Amino acid sequence: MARFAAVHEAHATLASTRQVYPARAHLFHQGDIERGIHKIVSGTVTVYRVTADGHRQIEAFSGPGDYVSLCLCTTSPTSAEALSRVETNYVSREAFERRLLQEAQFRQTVFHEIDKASADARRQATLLACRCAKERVADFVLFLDSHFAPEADGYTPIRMSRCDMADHLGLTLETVSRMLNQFKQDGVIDMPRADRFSLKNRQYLKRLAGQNDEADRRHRRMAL
Amino acid sequence: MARFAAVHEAHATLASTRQVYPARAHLFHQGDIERGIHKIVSGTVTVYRVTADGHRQIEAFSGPGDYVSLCLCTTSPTSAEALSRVETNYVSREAFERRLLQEAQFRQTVFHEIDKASADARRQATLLACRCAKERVADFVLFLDSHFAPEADGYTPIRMSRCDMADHLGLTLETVSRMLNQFKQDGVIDMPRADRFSLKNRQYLKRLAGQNDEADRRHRRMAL
DNA sequence: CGTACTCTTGAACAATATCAAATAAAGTGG
DNA sequence: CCACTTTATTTGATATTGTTCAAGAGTACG
Repeated sequence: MARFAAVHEAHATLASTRQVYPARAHLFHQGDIERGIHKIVSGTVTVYRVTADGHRQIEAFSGPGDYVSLCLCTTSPTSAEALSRVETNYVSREAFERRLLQEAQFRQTVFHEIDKASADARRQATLLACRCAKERVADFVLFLDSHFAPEADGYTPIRMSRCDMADHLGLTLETVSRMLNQFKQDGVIDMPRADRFSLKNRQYLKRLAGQNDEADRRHRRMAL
Repeated sequence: MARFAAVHEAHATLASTRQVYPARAHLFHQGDIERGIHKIVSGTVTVYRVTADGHRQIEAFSGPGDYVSLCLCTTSPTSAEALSRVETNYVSREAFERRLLQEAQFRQTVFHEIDKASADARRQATLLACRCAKERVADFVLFLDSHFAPEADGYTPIRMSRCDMADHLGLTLETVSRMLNQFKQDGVIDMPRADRFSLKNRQYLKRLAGQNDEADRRHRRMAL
């Protein structure tokens, strides 16, 4: 299996460096100590953990603008793997801590990012606790549609495998495949190939996923 | 249904006031705006949300020392209900925000608390995604054992109903009951009554819950 | 005591996992 | 560019787990 080296373009005067990873490369591994912080510039990253009994739980598919597995513990609770070519802005742990102490504006941003990550995790827990397979996949299709731009052919690309989706949704890859093809049969999505789709009936999926239109209002967040 | 009024013991010079709630009273409701922050002094609180389709998801059973549903959004994403008589230290939203801006020490504490809440939520998501009913209940029994002190009779009290446990673990109350009684049959727990138990074989439950002994090391957290 | 809960237990049912095979797509080396 | 190999996806048949429905047993409370 080939090994990849990240390309470092260090700017002597800047705390953050640009890093580039090819598809399938790891940004870091579960258990890494004193790792720094990545903010994605381009590409998609899977953030996952492997449990004691060998199950893989994908916590997030992160994209441009997202911090990867942002948390305060210095030992990484997760691994992060590039799904495609990925560029990140990387800050060493040391520089990150220094900035947190010194810059109020940065501190506020990180504060809110961690709060958002927390809200996402709670949302995911609710999804896993309360919703059936069809509803989970519906929710995920809506996520794909809203987070990935359509390509030239008009179809939204599906960059992760059925297994990746399954490990994120707490299902098996067969069940994910069945639900997607059921949506296809029912004309809810157009999926000419397994790796691309286009939404035909958003309303139907939103109803399944339990997203009401009125539940879309914004919440004020604290000024800090 | 009776309504309860919280007892306010305001100290004019202090930002925080002591509040007392009887069992079954709500500290606040999902959707409340500009609500303040509670830190539990004594008693147990269930933090839950109700989804659009009416499912109740219990996010946490919080006890002394815990902040109740600490997050930065001012509209409460959850409701909080007292399981027993509960005392809290309450700070208004306004005072909370002021303290956050002014006191570095307090800010750090809150920062870490939110980070911890985030880690808990991710842990819960992993539990729901990867573990079967028996393993989830095993994990919960260990939680009960470690968070609630035994009473005079030597048994650890179970303060929540089977339904509460079910809504926390993503199961039905019947399944929870079956698993608990299976543990009882197998001599893993001693449960003379439905509302108290004592652990007989911790090792067995730890193995089920996927808790290795070596996974117990502490992680360094950032100084901030 | 009797009424109302909550908990337990059983049986039938439904959803999803598991196992296995067939198909499709994507690399690989000539 | 084409056969060949490998990997991912789809689909079907069966097994398992947990839910649902229903009834009975404790327990609490007036």
